[in-house]
Amino acid sequence: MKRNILTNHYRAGKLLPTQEELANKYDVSRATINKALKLLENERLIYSVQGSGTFVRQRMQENSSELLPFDYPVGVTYSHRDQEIESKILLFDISFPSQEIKEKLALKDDEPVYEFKRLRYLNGKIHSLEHTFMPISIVTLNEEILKGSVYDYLGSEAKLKLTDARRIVYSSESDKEISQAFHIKEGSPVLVIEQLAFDQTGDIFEYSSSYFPNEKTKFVLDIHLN
Amino acid sequence: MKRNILTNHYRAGKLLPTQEELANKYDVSRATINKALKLLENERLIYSVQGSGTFVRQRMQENSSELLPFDYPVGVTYSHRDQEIESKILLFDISFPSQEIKEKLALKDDEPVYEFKRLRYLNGKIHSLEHTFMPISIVTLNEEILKGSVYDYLGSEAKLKLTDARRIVYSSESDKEISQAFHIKEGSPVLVIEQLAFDQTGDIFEYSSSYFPNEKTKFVLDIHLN
DNA sequence: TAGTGGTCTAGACCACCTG
DNA sequence: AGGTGGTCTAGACCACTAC
Repeated sequence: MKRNILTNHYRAGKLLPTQEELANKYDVSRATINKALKLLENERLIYSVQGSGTFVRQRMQENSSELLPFDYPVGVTYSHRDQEIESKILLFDISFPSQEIKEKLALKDDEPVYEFKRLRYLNGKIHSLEHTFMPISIVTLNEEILKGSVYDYLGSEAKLKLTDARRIVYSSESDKEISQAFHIKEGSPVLVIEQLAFDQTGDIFEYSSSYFPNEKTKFVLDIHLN
Repeated sequence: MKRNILTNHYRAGKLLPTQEELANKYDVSRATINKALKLLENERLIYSVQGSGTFVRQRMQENSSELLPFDYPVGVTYSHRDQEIESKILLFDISFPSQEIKEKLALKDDEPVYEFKRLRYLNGKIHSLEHTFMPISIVTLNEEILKGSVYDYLGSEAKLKLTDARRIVYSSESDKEISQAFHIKEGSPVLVIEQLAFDQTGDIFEYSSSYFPNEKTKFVLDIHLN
């Protein structure tokens, strides 16, 4: 479908031609035009008022490149950009999970889990410290894989795709390990993001906590209500 | 449309009847069924595989009530629940904005703005400190209105509806004012959420910074990729 | 009252998955 | 090869807005 309808001709807060006219112009049915306009509406480029017409919205300012998107897990985002993620592995282990981790991962059986900690570098600079748990039934891991993107590996090897995630964000005091890793004072603020990752069928395959140094890292989210 | 298709009969990771069968059963066209299923898919209740069929997903765990939704501005959410928001007004002023605020609000002319600070209580407990800027052209405010929900007032008086927002979240050290308001030590961590609020036409009508006490407040967001 | 977008129908063709 | 979901068409009716 042509979403170039907009970017081509129309600007400012003006009205668009009626769906009927657009249908004729592009030689498709009105239902198709309607669907295309709905997509543009979801992208917040236009808005429609029943009985009035369809209008072009003010352009929302672009995201600053210093802001990280909150609705994309790290590693998903940055494999698609110029950014480069590297990892230093601080811990790599297999063990039976604690009750807490077992509940987080919604494990039924007494299944061992991978546990690993990675210090992550974005474009050569320290970015975050990540502490991850993953059931061993998902895939076989080794340290070499951890240096790259685990998600990419899961996609290629286990045909597993991250489609959903639940992220919990809060502020906390850095403990000894974190303050040393970030070269900051113990007790100074860090941002924490806990994440549960789900595959297409709705199963949990990962629980992780990521720690970000104070003030250095800001996350942005664009919200659409209704 | 009936989205009860699911909650009624079908459970677990099973297949649903074909769209054809459902169309007959509910006596609607397949296009309508398809649309309804797409809605259910957006709610993450089902997923479809072309050529195979439509499956019921594992049920995602419910949100804990202690977690605040990150994708709903405070005041939008809590007017719709049992929760009660109260405000203590710390500051209410009108002035010409600084260059920074002017840019945030994307003001073209030299228009005065409201500036106010509110200490917000959720169910009687201190919840956050909010610092807000709003152009005076939007609506006429007074302290009485600030005690309630500004968004509700905007909806009823200015026919203005918050449809979009951009939120930026990070961790910071509390300054003197914040630490006193929260009864915490100066310099201890707080969570900061900056918010730009947009109306339907895409115009910015509010810029605010909200501060939340460390560890007490956690925000949750469910992410859907693709 | 006229014109707009919102929605639904009945039918068709295609791409994809499974046997 | 057969069955599935994905998509599009042409037409219709309704709800809402503006005049």
